[in-house]
Amino acid sequence: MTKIKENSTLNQNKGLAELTCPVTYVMNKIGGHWKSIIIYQMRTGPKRYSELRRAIPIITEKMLIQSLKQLEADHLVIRKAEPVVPPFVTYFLSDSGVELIPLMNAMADWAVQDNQRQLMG
Amino acid sequence: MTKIKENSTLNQNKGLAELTCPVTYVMNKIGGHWKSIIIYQMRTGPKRYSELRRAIPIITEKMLIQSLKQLEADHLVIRKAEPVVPPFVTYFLSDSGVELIPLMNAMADWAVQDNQRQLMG
DNA sequence: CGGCATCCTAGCCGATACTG
DNA sequence: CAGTATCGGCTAGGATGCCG
Repeated sequence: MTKIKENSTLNQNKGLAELTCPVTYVMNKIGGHWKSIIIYQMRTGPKRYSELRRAIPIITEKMLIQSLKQLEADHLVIRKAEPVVPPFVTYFLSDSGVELIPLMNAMADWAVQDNQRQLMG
Repeated sequence: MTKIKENSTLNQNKGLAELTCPVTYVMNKIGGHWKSIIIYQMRTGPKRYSELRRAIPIITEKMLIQSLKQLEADHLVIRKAEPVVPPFVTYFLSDSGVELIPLMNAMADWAVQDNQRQLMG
């Protein structure tokens, strides 16, 4: 069985746009429905797989692991597995990932302000 | 036309996630493949429809107009149509949209740094 | 010029079952 | 505990053609 699966988002389409638009570059890495949430959850430090599942109850196992793999392939998240029984796996932000935290906070601030605006008409 | 889609529990859960995660709130507004690019292109001022098409050559007409409509519905972009022949339509950022520009710039900065990091290993 | 409607496909995503 | 494998529905999004 050939494993054609490419986890990184970079080799998919829109490579050209990515070169000319840095915002697209970012969106291709954290633009999915789940990846930004996951990064946001890891802002406070390393998290176990089960911790992430509990922190984001509505995500399915498949989407969580898929997103984590993509984030790992894009070098935003690092996976550390201890060879013990039962397995002990933690995920934490890489240097690049950590640099995203201020951005996430800025997004969160904007979200609050935007919500205010909408409520006030 | 049968509309199978009714009120889905899943969609309600997504709404819940939006309330508890401000980052998700943001991603739901600018997280698509195109919307952030469009906003980024409008950072320098109002743009005509045809200008946007030329600025983002790889986007299809459908996606451009669809994204613009969503952005308009989310009050990030304002559409101004002059009732002349031929039509003259401009799009520009709302107050909330303008507040996104610093975020976009921060994303652009991060993209450059992240790219550097990947190249250096 | 600035759209909208339709058809169609790739792949995202959820559900379920199984593994080391 | 931390995953993998597979089926299948849904929808995002491309191609094409038409309209005020």
